[in-house]
Amino acid sequence: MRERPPHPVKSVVRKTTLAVDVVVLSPQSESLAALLVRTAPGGRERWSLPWDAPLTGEGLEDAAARITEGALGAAPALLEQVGAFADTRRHPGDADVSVGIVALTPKVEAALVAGAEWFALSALPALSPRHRAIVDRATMVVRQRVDQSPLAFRLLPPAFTLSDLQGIYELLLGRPLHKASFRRALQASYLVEPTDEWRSEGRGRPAQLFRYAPRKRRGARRGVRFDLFTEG
Amino acid sequence: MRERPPHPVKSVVRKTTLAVDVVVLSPQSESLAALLVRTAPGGRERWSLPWDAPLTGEGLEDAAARITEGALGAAPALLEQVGAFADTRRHPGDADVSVGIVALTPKVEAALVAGAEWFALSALPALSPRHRAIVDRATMVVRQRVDQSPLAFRLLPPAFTLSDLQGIYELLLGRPLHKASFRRALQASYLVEPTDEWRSEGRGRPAQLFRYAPRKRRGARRGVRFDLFTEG
DNA sequence: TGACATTAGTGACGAATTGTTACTAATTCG
DNA sequence: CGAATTAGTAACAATTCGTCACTAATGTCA
Repeated sequence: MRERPPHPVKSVVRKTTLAVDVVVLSPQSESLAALLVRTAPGGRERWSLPWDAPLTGEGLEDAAARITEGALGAAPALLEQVGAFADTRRHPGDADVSVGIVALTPKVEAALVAGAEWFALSALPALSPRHRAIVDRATMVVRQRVDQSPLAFRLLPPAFTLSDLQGIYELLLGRPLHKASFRRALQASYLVEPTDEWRSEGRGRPAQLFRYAPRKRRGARRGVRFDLFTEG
Repeated sequence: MRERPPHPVKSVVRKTTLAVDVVVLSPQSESLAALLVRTAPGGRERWSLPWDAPLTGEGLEDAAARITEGALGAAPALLEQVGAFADTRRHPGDADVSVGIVALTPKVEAALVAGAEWFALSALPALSPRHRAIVDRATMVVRQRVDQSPLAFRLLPPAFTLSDLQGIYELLLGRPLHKASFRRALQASYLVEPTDEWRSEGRGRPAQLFRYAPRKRRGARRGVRFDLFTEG
């Protein structure tokens, strides 16, 4: 016994099993979809989030990137932690601790890895209780951080129309936005810049393509918002 | 070998050591302070965050509450996860994985547990690299969530003056706020209600005491904010 | 006792932002 | 060609926000 700190008692540390559970989200035909993988026949549920234990020396986000690639066949555009879960809710691999990570990717055309499938968030199949909690938390976190993090842009390809972008925001916020207001606010934010390409989507006027190119805004700090906990 | 799922390979799961590291924050003479505990003589640093491994069957937040009580001598007013850390930065107990949790508490008059002391965030002593990262993340998270979570109210006693509240917001946001605007926005938010008590702080006009009592606001949803990543 | 410093709290006005309507522009479809 | 459809914008009304200037209630100190 080499040390005896007054408070943290090292000897209490037990070994636990750790899992990284990834909620891969992508816009899929007018709604958000999560990527699930088929489980082995023996399990209680037929589907689960893609997950794995981190490899030796592998960071949590690195593990999440690897896991995402294993199910999606491509690297995600953005990864963000949504929380650690260590309660008694059952994990498909019986991990003691789960780190939930949300991965965002634009609509993917390429074929998925075998055994993986997209499910609309509103129509998920049965999942283990732990995975269900992680999905719920992930969607909450994503909704909460839309206006503080470039989440919306990671659900779109590098070049997109302003209508595409507005559609993503409406998807994430769950309510319609006014076109003129949306564009004015976006203009003022210096987050996008026009390219010289245009996209013609069949009928209607062609739309100009923009790219995400945030420029530093002059430090015009506003007052407090008190946007808090309205839904309590 | 009972099962062979296509993707999550159960056999990969290794055992890891898990720590819950708590950043206890409180307003202390015009700035935010964190609670540190003295480490054993053998360690590389003299101070560390209060931490411990969760007990068997104990949730992460429960562990954080217990750890906080062990250093502060009282229960925290609010706990919030700030992230999981599994990189190679050194932890004082050499835990493989840390779950960082921020605990908020009003200014405490009662004596701390022996070996614990408050340090202003701007004047922290040397900490292990892992703990340093957790503190940094905790302050970032707190600043980021002030206007989405009743954080500010958990740094104040149940009854407080509006000037007290404004002071906390200024502490958390790191900039001065205009009195009239602050009060108008607060009024509109239906977050506080007046009590019939008044506090005389020595000089100046006595201030009315308020309590945190959020009422549901009529669903007046606003447009998008694009308050994103200005500081990038 | 009476001026003055100090903190609390509010009314009001101009500036800025936001919500909305209504328009113009460019394309496909029949 | 005209109708339908989608993109993009000008302009005005309504609301919100930043600020100034004030009133109110206390303690301090000559």
